[in-house]
Parts: sequence; structure tokens; C-alpha cells
Amino acid sequence: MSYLPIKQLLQTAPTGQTVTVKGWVRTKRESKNAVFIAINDGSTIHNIQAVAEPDQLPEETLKLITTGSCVAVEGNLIESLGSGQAVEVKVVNVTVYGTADPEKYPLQPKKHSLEFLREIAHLRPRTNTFSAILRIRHALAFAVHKYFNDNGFYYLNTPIVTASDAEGAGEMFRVTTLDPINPPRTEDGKVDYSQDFFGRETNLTVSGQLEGELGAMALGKIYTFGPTFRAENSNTTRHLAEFWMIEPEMAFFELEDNMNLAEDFVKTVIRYALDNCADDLAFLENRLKEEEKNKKKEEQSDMTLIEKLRFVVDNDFVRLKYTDAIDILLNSKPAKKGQFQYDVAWGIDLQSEHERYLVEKHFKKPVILTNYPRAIKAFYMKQDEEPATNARGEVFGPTVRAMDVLFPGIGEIIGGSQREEDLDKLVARMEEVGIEPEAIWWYLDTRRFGTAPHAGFGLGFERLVLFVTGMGNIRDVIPFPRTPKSAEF
RNA sequence: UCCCGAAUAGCUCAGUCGGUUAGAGCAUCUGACUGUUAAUCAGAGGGUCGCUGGUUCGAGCCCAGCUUCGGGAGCCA
Repeated sequence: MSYLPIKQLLQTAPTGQTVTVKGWVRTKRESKNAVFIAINDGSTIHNIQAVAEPDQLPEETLKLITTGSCVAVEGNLIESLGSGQAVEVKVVNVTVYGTADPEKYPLQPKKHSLEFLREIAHLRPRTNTFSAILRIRHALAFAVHKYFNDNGFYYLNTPIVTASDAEGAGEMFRVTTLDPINPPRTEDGKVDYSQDFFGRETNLTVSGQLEGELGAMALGKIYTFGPTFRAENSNTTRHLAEFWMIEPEMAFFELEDNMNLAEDFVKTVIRYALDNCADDLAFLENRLKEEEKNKKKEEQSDMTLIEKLRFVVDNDFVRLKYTDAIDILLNSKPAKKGQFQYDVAWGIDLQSEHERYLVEKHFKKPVILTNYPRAIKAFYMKQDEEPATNARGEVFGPTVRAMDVLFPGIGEIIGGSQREEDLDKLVARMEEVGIEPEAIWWYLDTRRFGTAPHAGFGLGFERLVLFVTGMGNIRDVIPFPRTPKSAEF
């Protein structure tokens, strides 16, 4: 039996033609003269309404049509007799594929909290909110591939299992096939990883960047888009143990080019969502409006979700050197009133409250912060020639060509840099921070053989989805979130 | 990991000063209802008060520990 997705049916001119709808029942309403069944198949946020005469369906079939059950409806597509929808299906026959006991099915037609839905993550895609999020997530993923393909990048698949832990991006998950109770041991009592599957210690990747650089040094412009793992005990609304990261890496790009790419990239994929997910965004925007009603006035945002997205797409990001950001923070009201929990001084790693002030209070738009102190950034970042100076000519310490893109409500959405292409400087820096150059000899070969200026960045995909959907918790923008103490589904 | 808060019906919550049979709304079921829009109206069923221990004549309520969840911080994307 063939069928049409509801998305398509809703856009079809009703001429009484025979159609088949297959999907899950959202609600059933019975009155004396008609039975109304709202059906959703996930192709769109909208339901289609099937209408049956009360004595048209056998009593036992009618009883099985409950919220959450799955049905196939054969009927005629007609102009709706009611006012809530343009078309509806006049039922000829209903087949129930699967029942859903109303006493047990958790997704009954009522409001559910996001916390409750997280506990039934296997069923939550059947709700309006999550189906909208997942469709938007898909559209953004597609837009990412489209953007890079349109701009001459090659999709490079970097390894998930890796032996390198040199990047220091975070704690890693160990990958092993050794017996956890009784692993083989060396003479000095340590676990003997030479007997492990790969013959050495291996972990899940925390970043594909180092391998991405290898690709860029051959293909010119590459990007990765894959799962990434951090075994940090992070319990926040912005962190996952398993998340998807997008990491472009470009030969011959300097910091300025990197910033231009990051800004154009983010704007383009958000624009894609605005152009292609209008219904789902409108639904989420409404949901947020309802939520805002319960908030205090000062916590309500002055822009709706779609206005916020348009604002980001239509306005230039602020570009600001770290040293100048420190000046702004030092002269800010909260600093003078002592309202910052952490003191501001050149050399500190900016805290959330500082980033928030810059993005949400001072500039009120996305900010790209650059040229951070060398001491607080990764070893592979290109060192600036001159130490930082502020507007009054004060001289500070050495900096690197790093860039962080900060978004309102999200914080750091992108982190990147121009890479140090000079072998001697790179090795010297590695030794300073205690990384053995031999451990990533293959990475250093890019600098030994045909080195070139290059740059790249990493974007946490879920943080992008978080921003576009306006959701508040990163666990609600990935189908099956992995967080400390939580891997049920 | 640290700080704060929470855990009572399927869900969201109330539960007075520690005192008899633990309540409401939604959902569910039953009935009513001229085409309804998460319909409306009436009625019914539904509880190991997170777990373990303690204080007390008596604990949903007080105390301790544990577990889980939420918010914030740190780490970062």
C-alpha cells in the first residue's frame, strides 16, 4: 500500500481523490455525528485530520484508536468542513498497525515538562517540540555539508578511536578489549596495553583537528563533522559527553580569513534554517512565548526567536582583541561596582560572566574575541610577533592568533586559531607545556615537509542547534544525550 | 567536581504547628453532547509520600547518609 507523507497531503488540492495516510494518532475526538482523528507522521509539525461517521467503523476498531496508536487511514481528500484546517481525509477504512494502551502510554495529550520527556527519550521524538527540533537539527546538518561543498571543502573522516592524547582538549574515554577484572600486566604491575586490541592505549577522540590539519596540508580545504567524546564530569546545560563537532581546516588561511569563514558559515547555515524550517521555527517560537509569560519582566527577551536569528544573520559580528576586551571589562559598571565574581586583569581566562557581559550587555550581538594570551591557549596556536599593547600603550605578555566566537545565551560556540606552522616554535612550545614531540611525530611532519600557514576552528553542532531552536538545555537538542550518569537509551 | 534546590497519583504541583481516612489540575475510564480543534459538561478509578537509618507516643513534614533530577560555577565545543 503506497501512501503520501502528511506534509505533501496538506499541500495537495482536495478533489475527493483517494489517499492513504499512515501515522501516529495525536488525539481522537468523538461526538454524536463524527469521529475526528488527528494524525502525525513526523514529516511536518502539522497533523492531518481524518473524519469518520460514528457507525462507520466497528466499535472494536474505534476503541483501539487512542493517543499514540499507529494507523493507516484510507479515504478521500476533501476540503475541510470545519474551520481549523484546509483539507481533511474522509475515512473509508482504518487499519490499526499498533495500539498504545492509554493507561500505560506516557505521552498523553497534555503538557509535559522537558525533564519528564528526557526520561522517555525513546518516545519524545513523537512530541511536537522534539520532532521540530530534530527536523531543524537535520536541516542544519544538511546545510553544513552544503556550505562546505559549495565552498570547495572536502569532507574528511578523521578517526573516532585514537592513540593521541596530545591535544589536551579534555579527559578521554578509554577504548579497550582487555578483561577489566584481570587485565594482563607488565613486570612492574602496570596494565600491559601491548596486549590490547591495538597494541597500545587507545581512546575515543576529543577532536579531529590534528588529523584535520594533515588533510588540509594535502587537500587544501577540508572539514570534519562527526562524534566527539569528552569524559569530563561536566554537569551543565551546555555540555555533553558525546557531541557532534564540525572542524574545518584550511591551508593558506590566516586568522582574518578564519574569522571571515566562521562568520559567513554560521550565518549561512542559520539562514538555511530560516528559509527551510519556517513551520518548525514558528512552533518553537510560540512555545518560547508561552514560556516567557511565566517569567519576570526583566528576564523576558526583547526579541522573538526568529527575530533573534534574523538579527544574527543580518548584522556584522563584533571583532575584538582580548586586550581590548579586558579594557572594556575593567571600565564596565559591574567591574566598578564589584559585581563580577571573578576579578578582571590581563592574563585571566575570561569567565562566563565576563563573556556574557560583552555579548549580552555591552555589544548585544555575537563577538569574535581574538589574540588571547599565549599562556591560556593550546600549544598549536600561532604565536604573535609582538606582545599585546592596549590603547594607552601599556605592554602586556605574548599572545596567540586564537579566536572564540561568543553567542548570546550560549557563550562559546566556536573556538579556533591560525596554527603555528614553524616547526621550531611549535616544538619549543610543546616542550614548555610538557607534551612529548615524539608522541605526535606524524603531526609535526606537516611542519617538516612543506609546511604552510593554515587555520581552522571547531564548532559544537549541538550548541548551534541550541541557538537556532532557542532551547535552554543541550540535552534537548540531541536525540539520545550522553551525560555523566546517564546513557539509558 | 563544587555551591544551591527538589523528590508526594501516569504528569504538574499543594499538603498549615509533627496528630484521625494524603488533596487539586491535567491525563485515563464511563456517561452526556449538532463538525470537533490538546473540544466542552458530569461522574468514577488511581498513592510503598525516592531509598536507608534515626528522633518521637506519633513522621509526607524534623535529623543524618545515599541515590536521582534540576539550576548555577568550573572544564570546554
